Amino acid sequence: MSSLRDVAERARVAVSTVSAALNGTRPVAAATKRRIEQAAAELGYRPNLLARGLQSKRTRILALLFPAPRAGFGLTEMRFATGAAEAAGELGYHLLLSPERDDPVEELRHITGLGLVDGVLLMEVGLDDERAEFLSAAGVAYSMIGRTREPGPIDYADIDFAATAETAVAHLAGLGHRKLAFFNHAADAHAAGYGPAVRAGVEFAGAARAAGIGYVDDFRPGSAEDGREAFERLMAAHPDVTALAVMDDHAAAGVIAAVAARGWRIPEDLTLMLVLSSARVAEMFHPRLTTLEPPSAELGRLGARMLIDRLADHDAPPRRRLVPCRLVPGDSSAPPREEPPPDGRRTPARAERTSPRTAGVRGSATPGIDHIETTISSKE
Amino acid sequence: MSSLRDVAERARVAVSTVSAALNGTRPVAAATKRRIEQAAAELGYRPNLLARGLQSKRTRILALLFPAPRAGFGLTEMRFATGAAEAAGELGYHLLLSPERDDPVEELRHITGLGLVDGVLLMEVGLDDERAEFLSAAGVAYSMIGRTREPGPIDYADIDFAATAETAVAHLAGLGHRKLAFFNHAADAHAAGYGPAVRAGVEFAGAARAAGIGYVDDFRPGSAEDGREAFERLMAAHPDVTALAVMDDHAAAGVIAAVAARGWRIPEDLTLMLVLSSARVAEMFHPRLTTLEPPSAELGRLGARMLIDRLADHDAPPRRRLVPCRLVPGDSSAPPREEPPPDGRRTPARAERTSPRTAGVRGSATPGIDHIETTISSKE
DNA sequence: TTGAAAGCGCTAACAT
DNA sequence: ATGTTAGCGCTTTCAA
Repeated sequence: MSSLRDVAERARVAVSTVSAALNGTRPVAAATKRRIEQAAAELGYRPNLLARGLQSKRTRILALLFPAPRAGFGLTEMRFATGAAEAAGELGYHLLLSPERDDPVEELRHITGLGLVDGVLLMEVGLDDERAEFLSAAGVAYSMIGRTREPGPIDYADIDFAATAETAVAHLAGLGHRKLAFFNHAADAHAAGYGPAVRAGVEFAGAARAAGIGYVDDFRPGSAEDGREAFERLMAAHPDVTALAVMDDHAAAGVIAAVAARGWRIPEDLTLMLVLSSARVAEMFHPRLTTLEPPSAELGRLGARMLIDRLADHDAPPRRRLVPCRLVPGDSSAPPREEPPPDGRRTPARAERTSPRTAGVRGSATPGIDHIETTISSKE
Repeated sequence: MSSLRDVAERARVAVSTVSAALNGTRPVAAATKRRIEQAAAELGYRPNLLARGLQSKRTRILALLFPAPRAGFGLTEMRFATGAAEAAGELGYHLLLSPERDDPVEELRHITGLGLVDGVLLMEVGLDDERAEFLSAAGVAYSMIGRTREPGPIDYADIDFAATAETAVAHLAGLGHRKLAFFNHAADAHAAGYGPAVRAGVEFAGAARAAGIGYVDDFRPGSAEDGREAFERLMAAHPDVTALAVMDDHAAAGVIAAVAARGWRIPEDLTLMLVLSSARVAEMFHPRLTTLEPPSAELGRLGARMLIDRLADHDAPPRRRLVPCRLVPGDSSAPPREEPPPDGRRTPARAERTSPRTAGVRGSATPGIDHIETTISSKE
């Protein structure tokens, strides 16, 4: 690989002039500059990032701390990474993929101690996140995809759960549904402090209340089996629920099975929607599910951009970007069934009961009564 | 951040001694060494990777060239990345995620020109891969996840398609199936030179022939709609097919819909298996599909390890590792239906004909070979 | 407008 | 066994 010196010799100038010409650090005579650029091109010169970094204390490398793929990891998480890597690349940065092992903080201490990265991108941020605390304390620049309970001055990009919930509820209310159930993520150790689960829960409840439609959210199935069972219990306790939004892919699969088992059909007897799942996943179901697709790549891009901006200006005001999920209509949304169908009914190839467009909005419904307050209240 | 010099001062020795003591580059008196180590610990000394790299010409950074997420991209591809990053981390290396933009070769030229990485990990390798050609020509160390038609002296880790196909066919034959169909990936531009599609096709055909069972493979559905249609055409042309292996998730979804549409059930009327899809995806179907899960993380790990080994010894013989997919039995495998069921049949809640899980799976697949030990093959 | 020179933090050859 | 010294390729004063 040719170095600055090679270019300097070929262009018959000093290295410092080459550096200046190539970086625009100081004025260089047009003629000289041209000579230098030509020499550089001829030699296929590429600046050595290590040398540059050693000198300038800026490597233009960002670390993406990547959690160990737990169950439930999928496209979404991958797109954070690719989105971030793309945005970084466009801005002349590189992305180091740092898998978290047993001790994330230790990993962080390691990676930041090496002088290798300018900043860190955190994903899968918990409400109380030790990684964020460490980075703040260590004075390392970072940004978050997601956010802690109190982000303070840290830049973050997160899902706009309020707007997302509103979109979802509007979609369902617009179809005429008057009572909605929401299956959140399983309440296991992880989900307890998991922002999306908490915030989605809160916002769905709020949106349902605001829209004046019934709302049930005390189920949190984490698997297909759970989903099946939760659906049965749901229908037993709230037979008037006609629409269901589910956070977990697998739980949704269970619901579909349960629906089929009782001889119901989607969407005629139940409107089912996925929340925070990619359209690609939603397409794998039959019928294709309506989904609220998270803007994963976009969040990744934003996270990287914010971090890079921050590196350029340490004192800029913190940036907080909320991006709503996109509603991707599938074939699982329809007006509510008119009455609770007889249990165990089988409807062999029946004709359309109602044309989705003409079905009117029934006027009954308990206004907001079934709404159940979610435990954690957000104060932001 | 404290530097070598700080440690040297604190331990009252020369920097070179500190370097030697910490790296074991040359003998250092035990007492001195202890002093140095203590000083380093007290200062929380971390070697600066840039300085080290600048000097030693080895950065201990690997680049993973990550293709733009096309349709069909999923967990598998992500696991390559995380597996590679993990293995690299364990060996003291870091993984740079390099998204390919419009021109992969240009991206490669860029990344390798920077002096930032010691080697490159290629994934989604095509039979004729321009990136591999470039790297070979440029003399850059690299390894492949997948392989070109003629890997030459390049290290690679790939799926053992022969063993995988044999496992699949053994599974089906063990259940009693006598005629099998295989839906390969769509024959679009990409798939044409796509190793897995080509090799899986070849090996499934070979395995079926070797097992003496009927085989049909002239369908290549790329979407749910395609899958549905392909299945209809398949049954029209080959009504005696009782088992179907599908490469594409979405096509499988279509098949399931088509099966349901004709009043059939899985697995009673059709054994359906997914090929090269993660168990997580297979679980989202109803019934849970039997799948041949690719050893993605393992391949990523192997790729990284091989590359690192190669960096250590440039002249070691090329390594070629083939890892078979793992058969993950679902609820979609059963003995063949006894006769072509009457068209449009509906079977209301009949008793289990066979218990899907226990039928066949046991006695089918190659005994004891659940996760075949890595094979080394130098042919091709 | 350009050149010379001093490092950034480290490794490694050469002295002692 | 340890210290001295010379760079790795670059950026950045400071002079000219």
